[in-house]
Amino acid sequence: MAYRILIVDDELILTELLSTHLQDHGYMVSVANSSDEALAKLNTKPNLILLDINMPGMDGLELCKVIRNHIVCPILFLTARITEQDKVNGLRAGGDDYITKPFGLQELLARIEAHLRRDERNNRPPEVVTSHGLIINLSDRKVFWNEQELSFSKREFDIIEFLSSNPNQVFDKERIYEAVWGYDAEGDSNVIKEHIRKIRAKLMQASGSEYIETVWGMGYRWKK
Amino acid sequence: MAYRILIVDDELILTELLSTHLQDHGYMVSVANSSDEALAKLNTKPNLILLDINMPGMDGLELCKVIRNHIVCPILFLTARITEQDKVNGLRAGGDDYITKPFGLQELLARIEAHLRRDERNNRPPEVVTSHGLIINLSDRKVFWNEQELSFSKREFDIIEFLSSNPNQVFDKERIYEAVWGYDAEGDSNVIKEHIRKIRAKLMQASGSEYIETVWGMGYRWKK
DNA sequence: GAAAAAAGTCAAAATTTGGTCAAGTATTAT
DNA sequence: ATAATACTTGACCAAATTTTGACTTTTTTC
Repeated sequence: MAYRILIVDDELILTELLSTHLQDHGYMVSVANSSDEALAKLNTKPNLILLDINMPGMDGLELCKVIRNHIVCPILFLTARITEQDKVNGLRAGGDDYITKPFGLQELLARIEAHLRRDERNNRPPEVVTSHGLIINLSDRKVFWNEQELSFSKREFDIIEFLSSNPNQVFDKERIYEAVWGYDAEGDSNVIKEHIRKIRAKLMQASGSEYIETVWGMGYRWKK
Repeated sequence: MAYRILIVDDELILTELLSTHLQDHGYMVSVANSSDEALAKLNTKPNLILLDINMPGMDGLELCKVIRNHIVCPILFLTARITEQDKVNGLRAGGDDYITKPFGLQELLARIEAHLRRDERNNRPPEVVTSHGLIINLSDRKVFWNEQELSFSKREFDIIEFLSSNPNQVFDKERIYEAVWGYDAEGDSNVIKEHIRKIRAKLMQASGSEYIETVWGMGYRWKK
């Protein structure tokens, strides 16, 4: 089955060129010349996205974050310049790689293949969990609300990781304790209550919404 | 029925030792001293896998990913050192737990039991029970009448869960008490009556129909 | 039809649980 | 070593649930 690639760039000549080139190599290609168009074309469920950073209106970084709320697939940024800061911003936004313009088509193909191959292997849990505006990067152990990075301690993040990786499921305090502290650790339910409180306060302050729901008599659940 | 455990490690002495020890505790054990052997022995359909990370050829992490394509069961890594990065890698690869070498056999047994127990709990098949417009999601512990979510307390939901999972069967109050409160609990028939009343009121208000039928002198039955 | 048994109703008491706070202890960074 | 940060604990309060007991209604039995 052919892979689907979505190209997002406002330069018509470039998208046209890329499109034919990738089609020649067996990919199914969708083109979007604006961010809005890109969002509309997400329903093609691309296996990989090529994303220009500099675009009028919502730029590539913003768009990337929005996309991450919907689907998980490799996102490769196309960019004229690449500074350390760009890279950081891009990775935070949920991007996977950079290709500096002008780029060779061979290099582009190679990178695309590498990412698709890697993604193929991914039966692993997603490394980025998102809900609404919240981005939880499990491999970096970082949490973002839009631009802002929220800081959580180890235990706090462990709890967030556990709950958010199993959204909508209710876990009682013992189960959470077991998952975060270890199978045999002696648990005091107060500890969990307190950590949940801290987590909630931070999330609420930043986002203004509740992510952890209390199920009375049963435990807590991550709302998705 | 005895649980089946697959041990994968290239150290012959260790696998031999583990094997006899686990067998002594009632487990059926298969041993694989290489990744290839492990793959070949997946057809024994183990209930749990102990996996060494450091092995020649395909290492434990790679193997784990491959295994995950075939079967779902707890995978415990055996590893000499455990860093934060190891943990992340392991979890990504689909592992469930770590045991750091050298480890106590007691600890190993405890962890194995914990995982098997949890696996047991999570694998209850009929997740959603429906009758007419009513949807009872057992794993999320949520009840819906069409779009509308109905809220039930813990005991109420427990009773609904028990009755609706055994539709059309009549259970007397003692039997319900036993199922929901626990074996030995001292029962007062008033408690059940009262809970049934609350449940009925909520269901009736939302749906306009009776789901719990009284069988006079016998008990209650969930109408399907 | 009256008495007895079972089931239903209601409100109030008792209990459990969760949220919060403040202070103590442990761990980590400077 | 000191300061800062993270983690844990216990106490307290408020809220929600659970249980209780008295009372009413329905059903069965004689």
